[in-house]
Amino acid sequence: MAHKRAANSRSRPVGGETGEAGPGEKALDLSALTEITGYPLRRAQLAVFDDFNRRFASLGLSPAQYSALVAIGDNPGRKQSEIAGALGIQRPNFVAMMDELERRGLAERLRSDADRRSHALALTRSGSELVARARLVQDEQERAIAQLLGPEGRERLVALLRRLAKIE
Amino acid sequence: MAHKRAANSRSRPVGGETGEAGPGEKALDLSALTEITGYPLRRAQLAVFDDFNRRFASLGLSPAQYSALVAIGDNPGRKQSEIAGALGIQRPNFVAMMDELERRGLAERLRSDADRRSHALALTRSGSELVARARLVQDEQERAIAQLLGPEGRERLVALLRRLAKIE
DNA sequence: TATTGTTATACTCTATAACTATA
DNA sequence: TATAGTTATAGAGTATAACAATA
Repeated sequence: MAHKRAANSRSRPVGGETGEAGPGEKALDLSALTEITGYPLRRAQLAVFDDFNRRFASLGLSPAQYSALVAIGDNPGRKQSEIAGALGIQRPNFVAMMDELERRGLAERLRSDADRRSHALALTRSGSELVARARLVQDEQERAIAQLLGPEGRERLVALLRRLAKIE
Repeated sequence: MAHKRAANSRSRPVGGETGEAGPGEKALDLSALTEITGYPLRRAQLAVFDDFNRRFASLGLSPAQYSALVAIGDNPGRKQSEIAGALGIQRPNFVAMMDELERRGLAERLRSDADRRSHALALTRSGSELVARARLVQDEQERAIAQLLGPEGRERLVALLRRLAKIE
């Protein structure tokens, strides 16, 4: 006995091929999701981060670690809570991040004389060298994205995303 | 996804935390991050999902639940593993999702006679009604995004994200 | 043997309360 | 009292192995 529910007949454009349909399987209609912003935004973010993780596997850096090292390197002497806040990371969650970066000798917490409660963050020489190499790997990802979207497509995307995220 | 933003279910324009410190604090230089794709992509995704959670709090739907209900509604009778696969959700992780949707009377698992191993998924009447209302709420978010980016900006963004996610 | 749904599990990310030491 | 860093903890989200029922 077939179980045919009355198909949802909501008007939608044709050609909504989506989802990873296996071989021999008909693709599902996900057009109602792929046409809204949130769904492709999430899928694209996961795809870009997966690609990032593959590229950075040999450097042993996650996206969060890369962003922390770059933020510290470009803003040395800032308080731990300032770096965390700028990156949108809760202060408690940034503690383990700094523990790990410090354990690997990439960043350090310097006790401030002015305010002995706070930690001024900085990269070690080793950390600076790793970030320099990491930026080159990151440049490769940007070139790959520019190849996929076109250089102006990539720039337009970044500009639109910044507006949406209200950063910068 | 945790959304414990109690006592605040009013809808607001899309946008997240900027990472800028409080008054009297100099802004950090995050230009090396905001100019690459991955960082604003992640921040924008979080901002849009936060906005989604505020808008959908009264309907009690997370982004993942909304996408599952829409996928089932537009593809009734498909196997549980097909819906999960199309959404990029691991099959084991989709079990709890279906348990919850079934518990709330929004979707149901129908035993297939052709292959008694599989579950054919469908929305209940209640689920269809909720999805219909949810689509209207989602339309409001899209209008808010179109207001922020311009209608053609929003459409361009979605097209670029789909290319990047390699969906469709 | 292979597949579907499931259970169990582990690991990450995130959010909150509360502690300590300083201010 | 307030702030910076920390600890502890709880909740999602996600990934993998393995099992029972079925093909």
